[in-house]
Amino acid sequence: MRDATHTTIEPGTIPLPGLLDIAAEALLAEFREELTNRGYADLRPTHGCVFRFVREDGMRLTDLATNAGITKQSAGELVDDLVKLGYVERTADPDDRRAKLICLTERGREAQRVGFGIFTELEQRWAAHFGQERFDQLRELLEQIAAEKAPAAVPELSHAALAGVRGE
Amino acid sequence: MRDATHTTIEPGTIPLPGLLDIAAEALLAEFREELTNRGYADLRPTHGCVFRFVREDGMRLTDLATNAGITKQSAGELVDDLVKLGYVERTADPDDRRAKLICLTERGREAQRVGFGIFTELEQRWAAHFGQERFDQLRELLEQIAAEKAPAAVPELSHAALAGVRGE
DNA sequence: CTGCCTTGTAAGGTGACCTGACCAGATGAC
DNA sequence: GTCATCTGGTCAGGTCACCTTACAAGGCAG
Repeated sequence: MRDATHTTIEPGTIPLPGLLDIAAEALLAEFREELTNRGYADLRPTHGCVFRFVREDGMRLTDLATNAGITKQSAGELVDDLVKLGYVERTADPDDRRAKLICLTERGREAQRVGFGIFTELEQRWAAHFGQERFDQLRELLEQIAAEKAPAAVPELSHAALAGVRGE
Repeated sequence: MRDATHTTIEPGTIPLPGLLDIAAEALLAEFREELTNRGYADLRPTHGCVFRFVREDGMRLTDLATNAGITKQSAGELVDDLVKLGYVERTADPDDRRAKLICLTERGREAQRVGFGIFTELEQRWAAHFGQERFDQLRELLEQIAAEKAPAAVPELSHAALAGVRGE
């Protein structure tokens, strides 16, 4: 079927970035379908980065942006959206009158729980379908790749960075 | 380290779509760097879908768009770009005076060879770095996922579709 | 208290798509 | 043959998820 002796990708082989994209998109599509089914059709994929990074005790826009790896203007727009939709609110920061703390509302916390729950379920479903061991190996390898190639995106390291190192 | 008994993703775990994106982006960044080093800095990532799908004997815009999974307007814009940059040309289709055949120029064919070559090299490099067997398993699983979740994107199947089935 | 550094916002731009409307040429029905 | 319909490609304009530049309001160190 496939001839591994060629020095070039044969026509018909999808380049790896393409395969990764396809898998990511498929997973995201299933995620969004579930999210819609559970009554959160108004959330767009990009809103995820707020839910993923916002802390329980509130968070400044600048920190959110740094964590998510986007500009504060972009983060601000996402937060505006989520405020309109009732998922987060901006409260005054007691320590700094320029700043506002971004906090999840009750509905926001619910959405966060549901969202993380869906990811967990989906991974379990895919693992059962494609083979638990193969799937675990996939995640493990991807985590290693992420740690080596994009350390800023890996929470453990980026929290360390926030705690003073900020190397870069 | 990681407690698999939780029913929810623990904070600190990157959802799988995110991990897939990180890997895809890292790979693409290395690809683009190599491409730039070899004198093709004027090619943008989206131009890739033309190089990936265009056939040796020329291809109609509509077919290109169908294969790439985008609208003919978008495909047309990419082709316009590549014509300006000297990688492809539009020639008259002898069988249909409405249609034009999109063909690679000599430089276009060179870029295509170089591009596929870089993907091959990169995969070999990553395989050597992360472990040949693990890497092969990664590709294998991703190919299975692609075949099941996005059959239209898999060349073998989509060529069959072009050859008459066009189911959908 | 003055000059600089942050926090957040406003305005406008870009890339990579999309939809709707359309024309020119092909094709099938009559 | 010719007329309606289908198809290949283009034009205009919209959207989404970002971006950069510029700036006001508030903090902070000398």
